[in-house]
Amino acid sequence: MDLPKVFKPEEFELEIYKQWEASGNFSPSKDGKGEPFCVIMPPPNSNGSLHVGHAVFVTLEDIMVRFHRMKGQSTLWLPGADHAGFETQVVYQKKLEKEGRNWFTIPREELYQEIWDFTQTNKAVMEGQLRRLGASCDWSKERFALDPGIVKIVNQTFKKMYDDGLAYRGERIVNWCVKHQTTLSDLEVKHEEKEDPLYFIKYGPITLATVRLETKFGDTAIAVHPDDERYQQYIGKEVEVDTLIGKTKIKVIADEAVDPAFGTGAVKVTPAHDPIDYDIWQRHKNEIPGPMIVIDQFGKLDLLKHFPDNEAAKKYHGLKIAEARKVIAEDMEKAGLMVKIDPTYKHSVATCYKCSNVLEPRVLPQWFIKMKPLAAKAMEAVRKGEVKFVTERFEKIFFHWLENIRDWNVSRQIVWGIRIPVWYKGEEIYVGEVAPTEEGWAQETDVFDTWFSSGQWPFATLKTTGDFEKFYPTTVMETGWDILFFWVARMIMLGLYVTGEVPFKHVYLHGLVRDKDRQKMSKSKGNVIDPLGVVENYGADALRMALVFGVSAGNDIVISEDKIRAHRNFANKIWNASRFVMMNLGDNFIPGQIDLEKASSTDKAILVRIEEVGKTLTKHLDNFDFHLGAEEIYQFFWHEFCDKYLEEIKPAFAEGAAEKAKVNTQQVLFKVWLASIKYLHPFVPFVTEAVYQMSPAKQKEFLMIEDWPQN
RNA sequence: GGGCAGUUAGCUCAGUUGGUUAGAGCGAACGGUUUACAUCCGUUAGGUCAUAGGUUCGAAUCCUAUACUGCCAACCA
Repeated sequence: MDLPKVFKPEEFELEIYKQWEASGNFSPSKDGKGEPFCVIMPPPNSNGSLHVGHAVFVTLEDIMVRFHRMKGQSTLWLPGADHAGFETQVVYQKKLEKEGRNWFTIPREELYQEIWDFTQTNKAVMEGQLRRLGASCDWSKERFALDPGIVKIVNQTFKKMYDDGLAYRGERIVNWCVKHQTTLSDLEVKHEEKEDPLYFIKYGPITLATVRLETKFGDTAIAVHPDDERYQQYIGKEVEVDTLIGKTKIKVIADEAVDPAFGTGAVKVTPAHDPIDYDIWQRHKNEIPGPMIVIDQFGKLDLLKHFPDNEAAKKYHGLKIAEARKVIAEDMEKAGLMVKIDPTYKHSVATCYKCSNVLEPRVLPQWFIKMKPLAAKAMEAVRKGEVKFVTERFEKIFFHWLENIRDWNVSRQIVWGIRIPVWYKGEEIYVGEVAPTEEGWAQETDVFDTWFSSGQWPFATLKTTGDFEKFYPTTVMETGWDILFFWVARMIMLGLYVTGEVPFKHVYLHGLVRDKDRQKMSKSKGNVIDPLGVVENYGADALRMALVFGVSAGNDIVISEDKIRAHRNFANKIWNASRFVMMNLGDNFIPGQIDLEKASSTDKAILVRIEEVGKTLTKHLDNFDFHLGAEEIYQFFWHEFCDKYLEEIKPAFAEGAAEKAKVNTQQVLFKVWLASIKYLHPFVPFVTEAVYQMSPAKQKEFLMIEDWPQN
């Protein structure tokens, strides 16, 4: 036996993975013991390469999958990639900007094709990276979110929802990102605390406070609280207002939503450009005019449509919001309409979660999904225990969100995605899987929110691979808690709606990866750990072990180079201990019976311990306590098996030791060693497979398909 | 105003139905060239488990309050 003293991952990992994959053992076995086990991989976005967060899910899911596969269950881990509509659009838009090209001037089909190629390139890179991390998923069943089969199912679902009255087209005030030229769902809005001047301005006899001076031309009312004594005389009446572009009459209405304690207790109502004002108008439709759009999709004042012959309006027309606000403030000051300015007013502002620009609310026709009925079913399923969360506290968060859910805007004014399967002809609407055959129908140009299709991912993928009957509902959904609402909740709702069953029985949520100073990783901070770089330097096993060790479900994952190094050392320990074992077994060793009566007390003790450890480890893995399992086998292997047992049996292998006792100890040594590397395999698959392959007594083609020692 | 967590050794974190001297990794100190491994081995130091009450024979673990930290969700102009 001539093995190097140090384990060199790079010499083994690639080759071992190739052999595993070629062997076909990543595919589920035809006949399995017990329940089938299925994990649908959270499909990574095909717009970049893998980051350390992806390594977390690979590690956790691969541990589960390898464990259940070794237990003999028919096991499917289905990989995939997401088109990631808006996210990819943002990435690609940046790329185009760098190249000096303009997104909005490229024809739709051309752009789509370009992004398609872009995502396919990324997807191929990611597949290689997933392999590098050791993911034992079934590549033959990989799916992409825009595969025709998936798109067909997504469209069918939408049609069903339309027919059931759950999908509807509505004109509403929605979140509009001026930079990205699309609407966003409420979940994609980030509220940021900002400091802006609060202007106290005169509207005829009434003084009111506002931040958004520039929307004043779209005001259709003034609102006060019904009980506010200061304004009783005006309620229901019109007041004359100097608007800077003329004098006009505007009605004063009473609405409970107005807080008399804020500002002057009076607000201007601009239904077209403020969600609260929009709601106020909804309640007073008969009294006041509706939305009057004075800001266009690019965030510029658009006045000439409403005030075509107004010379004063020309001054403001076309100004951007920030500039308009400044100019209007100055002019109001000059006109004596400005009472005072509070320059340090703090309030929270809705911004785009990608570009942080302030969102401009707009009134647009969009497709919405009615959420209340879907949410009710999802909550019921969770209450009945059909879906269980690890850890349980996420259930509370889940309920809290679903109880307050509002309808979901699924329309996006972008190119990259599944085009909403709706056709219009005049006033008529057609919803279907494919275009109507007659002439004259034009398809909706909007595409679905990505999460509308990824929300169907578990059943959509399994239906297209033909595994639905066997593997749905799937066993576990493992993903980050940050997408609990975006994805997990939607999968439960849509899965229940379409299939009548929950998409998965367990939800395991992992946390965010942070650096050793607890900082969130970001490119700008320069503290990003590149998983592939770590794999190059320390091996995939070291990274995997570092990502589970001491990490409990739902909590953030702290990782540092020190920690990775420590587990690289552990992999090396496994390597060296195995070298030692093989050296002492010799090339001609044949596994055989252990004579328990003649066994030494040391041998007996270690046999008892490996059984206990196996039991505990199995229990932990069944309970999704991966960190406890990892620690159990780590401690046993390093500090009991290596530090103590191997040292204690050295005399038995010394020259002149009794041959019979030695033979018996060899059997014990082999048994305990083999059980250990089986137990370690889900965590550190490469080094354990490497030493198994070198073992003189390997009984199966691979360690990955060995039997989990049952107790 | 709301909801959910966290507060344990110098640092980062485990600790699953409450039970003997509270653990790990890294770091620190000291000592080891015995042929598996210096990516190693042995020994040691270090914590009133945020604070104050309560339940209990017994609490890091359950309850209440307080403080600090973090996160989520939010229609306050």
